[in-house]
Amino acid sequence: MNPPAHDSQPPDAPQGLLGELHDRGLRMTPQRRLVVDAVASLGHATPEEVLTKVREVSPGVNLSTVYRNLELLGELGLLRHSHLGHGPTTWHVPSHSGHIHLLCRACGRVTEADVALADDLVGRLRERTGFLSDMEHFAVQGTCADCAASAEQR
Amino acid sequence: MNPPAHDSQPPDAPQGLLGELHDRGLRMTPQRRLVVDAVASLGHATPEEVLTKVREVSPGVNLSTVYRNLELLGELGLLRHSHLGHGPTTWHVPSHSGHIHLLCRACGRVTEADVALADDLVGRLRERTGFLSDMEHFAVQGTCADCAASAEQR
DNA sequence: CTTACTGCAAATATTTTGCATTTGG
DNA sequence: CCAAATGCAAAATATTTGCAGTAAG
Repeated sequence: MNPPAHDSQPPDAPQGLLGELHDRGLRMTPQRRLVVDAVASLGHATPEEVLTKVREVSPGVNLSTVYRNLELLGELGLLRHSHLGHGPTTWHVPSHSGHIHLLCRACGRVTEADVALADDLVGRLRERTGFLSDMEHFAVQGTCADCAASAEQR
Repeated sequence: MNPPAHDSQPPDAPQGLLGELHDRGLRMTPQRRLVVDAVASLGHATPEEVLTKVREVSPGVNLSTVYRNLELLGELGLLRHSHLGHGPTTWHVPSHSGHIHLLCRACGRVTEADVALADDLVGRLRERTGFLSDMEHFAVQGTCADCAASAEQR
């Protein structure tokens, strides 16, 4: 009778972390906590950036540990990741969600837009194909206002 | 009031290929033509798949040549690519466009939906942020109808 | 104690680059 | 001719995996 728990999390659940881990026979290690904290404080972060942050506190931590923890925490729904382009995956906490990423193909900058702007698309996709969309996972590519302006006067 | 001429190509332009190349002092090599042909016949193809197809005709062709040609033909607008998930980039001819890719996070399958379903989103993004979206470049992640159904009965 | 977890090194996957040689126009 | 393009090998980038030792509960 537990809710499917896959579209809205409590905005903040510090003890949910241990609960989720315990339920699966997993452990709370210093490295695991540091990875969560790093992602939470960085907002969006690549594995490499997470490692750098983690090593400020604990220099011995290995990159593969970061990858393994990001992966695992992602499976547990405690972290999420997005693909913002050619570069590496970026990770964030679910509470940092709520926006689509807009990647400009010209200048490469990533901006954010309210995910509610996609409600129409998400609704149509669900109606027509039954597909339940997560608009936050992939960026939308295009041309930002600035780059469109400079392209126009060419 | 002229359309910026960067969103719709003539559906098929075989001599446009040579024209585009000549205009930039570029050449039509056998490899280059084979890459275009391979992408056209494969629909969606990764660089590796393109290489395989190309080597059916010309076994000596190198993977880096494929990459270089995909990149260049992409810049010329003669090919397009999409990012469909963790795997490699996939390439297609512009005439094969017109759809959003829907990537199921559960089963990994990619389905297609009419890009017009995103007109509302594209319009809102343009109005609010000036961002000109290309919905075809990145997939939309989510859960397909089949996987949503099996998840529900868990 | 048990086994999940870690660090380390090596492997894998994808893409890019330097350079000597070939070739299209 | 000669700059564009290719093939080859090596590097760069992003991620995964095997394994022996460490540590959480």
